[in-house]
Amino acid sequence: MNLKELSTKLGLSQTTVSRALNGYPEVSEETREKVRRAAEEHNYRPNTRARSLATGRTMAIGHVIPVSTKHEMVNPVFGDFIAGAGEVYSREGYDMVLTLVEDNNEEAAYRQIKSRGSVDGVVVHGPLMDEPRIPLLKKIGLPFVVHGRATNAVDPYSWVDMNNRRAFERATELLLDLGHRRIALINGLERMDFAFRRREGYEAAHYNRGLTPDPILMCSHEMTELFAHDTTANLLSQPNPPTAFLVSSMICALGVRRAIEERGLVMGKDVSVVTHDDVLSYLRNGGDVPIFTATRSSVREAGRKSAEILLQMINDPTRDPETVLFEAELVLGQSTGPALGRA
Amino acid sequence: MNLKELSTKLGLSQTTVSRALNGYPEVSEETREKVRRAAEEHNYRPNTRARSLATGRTMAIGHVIPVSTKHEMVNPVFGDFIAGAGEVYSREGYDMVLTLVEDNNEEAAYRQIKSRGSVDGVVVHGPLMDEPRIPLLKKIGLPFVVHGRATNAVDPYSWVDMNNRRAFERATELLLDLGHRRIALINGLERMDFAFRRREGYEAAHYNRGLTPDPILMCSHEMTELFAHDTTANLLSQPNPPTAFLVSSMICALGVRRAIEERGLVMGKDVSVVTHDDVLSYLRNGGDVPIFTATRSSVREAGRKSAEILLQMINDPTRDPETVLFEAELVLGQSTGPALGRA
DNA sequence: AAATTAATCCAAAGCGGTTTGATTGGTGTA
DNA sequence: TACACCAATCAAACCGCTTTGGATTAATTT
Repeated sequence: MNLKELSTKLGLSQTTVSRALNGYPEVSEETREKVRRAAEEHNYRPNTRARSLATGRTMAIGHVIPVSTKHEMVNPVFGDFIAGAGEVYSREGYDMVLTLVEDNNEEAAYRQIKSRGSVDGVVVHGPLMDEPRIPLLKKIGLPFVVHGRATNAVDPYSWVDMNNRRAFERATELLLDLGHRRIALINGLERMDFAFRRREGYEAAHYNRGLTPDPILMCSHEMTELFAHDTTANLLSQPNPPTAFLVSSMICALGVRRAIEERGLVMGKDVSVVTHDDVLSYLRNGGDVPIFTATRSSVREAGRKSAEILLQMINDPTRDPETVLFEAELVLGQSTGPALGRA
Repeated sequence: MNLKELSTKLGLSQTTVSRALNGYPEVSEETREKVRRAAEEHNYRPNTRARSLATGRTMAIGHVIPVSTKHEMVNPVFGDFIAGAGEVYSREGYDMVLTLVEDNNEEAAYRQIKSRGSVDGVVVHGPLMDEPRIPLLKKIGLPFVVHGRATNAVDPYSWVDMNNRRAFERATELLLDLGHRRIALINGLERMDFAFRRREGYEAAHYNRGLTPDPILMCSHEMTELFAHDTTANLLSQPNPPTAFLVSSMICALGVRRAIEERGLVMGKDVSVVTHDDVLSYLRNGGDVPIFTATRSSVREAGRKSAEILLQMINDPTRDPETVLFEAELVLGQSTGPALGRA
């Protein structure tokens, strides 16, 4: 059923039917109701492509997902982010189109998206410290919002991020307060902006107390359970092992815990662990009492917020870039305790 | 830059330019090359919407993701499946459109997708045992392939699945061979088809040896780390506790292990665990030596296969439904051992 | 020299909507 | 009675592409 058929069936012009359904005022309430009922009855819905050709709006948002060529890694955070953004899209009648891009030719992907005109805007995932995509998108004039930030970007742009630096600074302070002096950092890849900021926070907390973190204790890698486990096992077997671990994700924290327990140590007693918690739906941090002491910030919420901002920008292109910085909550769980052998 | 501009710039008609770019034979190699270069130079790419309006093909595939209204759960398997399918789509020039649907009005979502005509086909995720979506899609004539199966479906349809029943039967047999007689089943929601089949396998292995599984030991829930932990803790504290656990996902297995170790027991010695492993990129089952004994089947591979089948169906609608059944590999890890107190 | 054929290229008609710029009939006013 | 004005409706243009059905030219047959 298309507009033409529906309108001849009603004995009306396409114009009138279209206006009736789109809520234009110059059509009588009586006919509008008649049209509405007929549309309902025949399950008519305007063809998206035809409509967007006519309006110039596609009513679709693109998400460009970088896929690590080496590790075929998909960020586990992604599902929940999408779920949050998706809520907003479906509420506002937008589609979501995904493009998976190998991390070596992202630029081509964005250019293609723009010139094929299949979306009204994009969400940029996984920004690096030096992020070529931001100036590129500016240049080609495709509205966008970044999930995260790019430290070295100069011009203003819209982003939604968590205060990674502050979160990890606070977490480190907590561990220092507990008397820990050798704190390992199990971080993500440090060309990723979030990982860089987290290390900054970790270091700042040390420097603020006149301490210098041991470079041996800072590890950076793709965030898998396995990497976290192996790294932890390795660090614990060294002569002067860390007494605490600051970890970049729940997945990694599980690996850290495994290594700790494998060694016959007790987490929260022999070794302390603080992790960041993205509040993923399938990986909740315990029930009433959190298992891990954690810096907590919902990535689903970030998804919602990103979507909202992007849609606003699309509806009013004159708007200035908007930014949202979530402060992570610091929740105390069972994985931290005072450093042994100290007051 | 659009077709019209490009063609006037070249002093050719839109027809010729279009044909040149789309590889039609009735254009000389000389002009074709000229056109190609100009298109390249001006970064011209045909507008997707316009093209698909004209051709009737959208060059997009829809994925309808059920989101549990209660738990706001997004299946963690989803990211990897998408990554696999995405490989195929981008190779074949297809876009991927995501629709998140609350599990109470799926039917409306599919009808809408069809009538808005924004995709050429869909992948159905998370089929239930009684799956209304399958007859619905058949009826409205939208090509589809199901990731998983629906036990009670009657007509043939295309699907890609793992042999859940056989996998869990074999896993159970392994545990029985090791002397375990009280084997707990930590399963997903049993209205999900895959979970139902897994239980069938689990039960069949028992029946085949004249054993009857204790209903107390069979648990079914949304597959989170927390549920698995709590259930395991609970089962282990009962008078006649299980000596082995058969678990439906790695995420759950992590919860099971946590509960086991919390109790001071050693996995693989005091208690055995076999889990299913979807080979998620961020949750590999150990390095050289698998941590968990597991039934293994890559969900990324399933994504690839589903996409391939769907594209074939779209390219040739007369094709009969195609089905693929992956057999899970059974890998031995460190989490299993002979039942204590027996030979 | 006329007729065929092959090789190129093009004008115009869709695809299914939205939107612009009329065209009606009815009411109020001078 | 004539005119302006308003409300309701419509015909046609347009969005950017593909594709049908010629048209034109050059090369080959007859």
